[in-house]
Amino acid sequence: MAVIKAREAQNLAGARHDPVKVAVLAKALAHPARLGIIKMLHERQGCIGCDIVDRIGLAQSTISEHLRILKAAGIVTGEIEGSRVCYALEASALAPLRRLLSEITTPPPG
Amino acid sequence: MAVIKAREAQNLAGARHDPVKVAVLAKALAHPARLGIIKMLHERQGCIGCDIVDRIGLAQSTISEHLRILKAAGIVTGEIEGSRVCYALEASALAPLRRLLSEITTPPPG
DNA sequence: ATCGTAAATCGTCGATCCACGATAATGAGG
DNA sequence: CCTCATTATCGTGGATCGACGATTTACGAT
Repeated sequence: MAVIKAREAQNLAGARHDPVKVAVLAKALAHPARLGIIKMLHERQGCIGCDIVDRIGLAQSTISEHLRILKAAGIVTGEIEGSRVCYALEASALAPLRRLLSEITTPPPG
Repeated sequence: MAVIKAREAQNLAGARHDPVKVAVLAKALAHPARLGIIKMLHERQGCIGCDIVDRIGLAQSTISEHLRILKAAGIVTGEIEGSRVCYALEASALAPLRRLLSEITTPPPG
């Protein structure tokens, strides 16, 4: 009774996968430009902002906004390097979404 | 010249992962209510619409709209059963998103 | 035919998104 | 100091989203 498995503890904690958190992650991926940024950050694993602007082909302010969304979701980090910022992918942030996907791919636990 | 490998054909077709398709899938997941529907369809693997309305607690028209979005993304199917519709999860539709996620989790290819 | 239930669609409202240009803010370098 | 380059923020316009109630459509049952 006192012994609770980690899985169950997570259930009791409220949400096995917090739907809001997963939704935020999914929404961050829900735009082609942001997927392009992610892909770019995956290839070269650190990236100056203005290079992203050049590559994606949207206005600087638009890219900045997309980067803000990705950073807010934790998917991208930005480290200041002098007057520029080096953006990098934080793939581990996607774990909740990945967990959800593998769960609903797996047959139901009954 | 005439012989094209599947991988290359995919590349030529537009994108290794079509960003628009992945974005559509991600957007379909980008709402807590839709995640709730998906979770419900995963547990019981076939589900009448009005049960979903009861469970999620939004208006019938709202649930209908969420179901429409999920169906449009191919994540959910709806089979007519008399005057009701049995909704089911089509987990395989999420493959492109799952591919993207496993790719950007993996270290870059080079 | 009539009633009741289930589902989809319509119209509307406010909120959010997406893109842009313009304008700060910050730092490097002359 | 001033200038240039890089990034963030502001303001705006148009599109889309999310929720709802009302209505419509379709089917089963009485």
